[in-house]
Amino acid sequence: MDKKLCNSSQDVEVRKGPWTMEEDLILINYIANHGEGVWNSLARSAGLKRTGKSCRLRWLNYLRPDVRRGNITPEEQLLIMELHAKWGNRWSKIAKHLPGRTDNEIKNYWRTRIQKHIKQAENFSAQTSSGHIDQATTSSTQTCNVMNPMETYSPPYENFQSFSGPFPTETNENMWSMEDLWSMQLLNGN
DNA sequence: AATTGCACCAACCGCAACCCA
DNA sequence: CTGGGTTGCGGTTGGTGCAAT
Repeated sequence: MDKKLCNSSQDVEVRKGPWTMEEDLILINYIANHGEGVWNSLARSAGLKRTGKSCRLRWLNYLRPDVRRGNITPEEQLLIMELHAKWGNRWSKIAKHLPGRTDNEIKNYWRTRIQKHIKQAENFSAQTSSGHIDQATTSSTQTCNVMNPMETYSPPYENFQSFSGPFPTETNENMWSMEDLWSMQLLNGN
């Protein structure tokens, strides 16, 4: 998992892959004390063997206290579809209209849930196509185009209800609740 | 019970835009 | 104006868990 990137000047070790609990705590602590600042120097000053880029991503997508995870509501889903119809794959722009949601989460959600069903609907309309307008294939400029596939699709909200974020398990050391992390951070006296 | 295939998500990568000396 | 460093974005990939067989 660890990699060494040969750096002619310093030969700095750079960690990649999943973040450990210790790393998360270090990052949370450091930002709580010093604020966000310049990510590359933040990573160095905090003693993290990560790139600034990696720290930024981890913070924005996972550690930030206001980040909401899982439980995409039907309203949010509708909004995502509307905004995607308007703007296309401008995930960060879309994310700005969904408080607490990250572009990464919305992008993943779109690709794994919505896009899949649009494709299915395309295939369906292709098979039965004789008289059908291929709405889903026309460029997404109208909300209703994207809505159609969903009429035959009941989203797995039930699944979401049982998922409310990463919880600690014996099998995955990378899974713990943000409440755990933040309370640990508080216990550290900061 | 074991194996396989699929769905999901976290994190990486490359590139473009931005900032500043 | 320019070049180097940083940030932000979108696409992609690898690992994991779960359902189906």
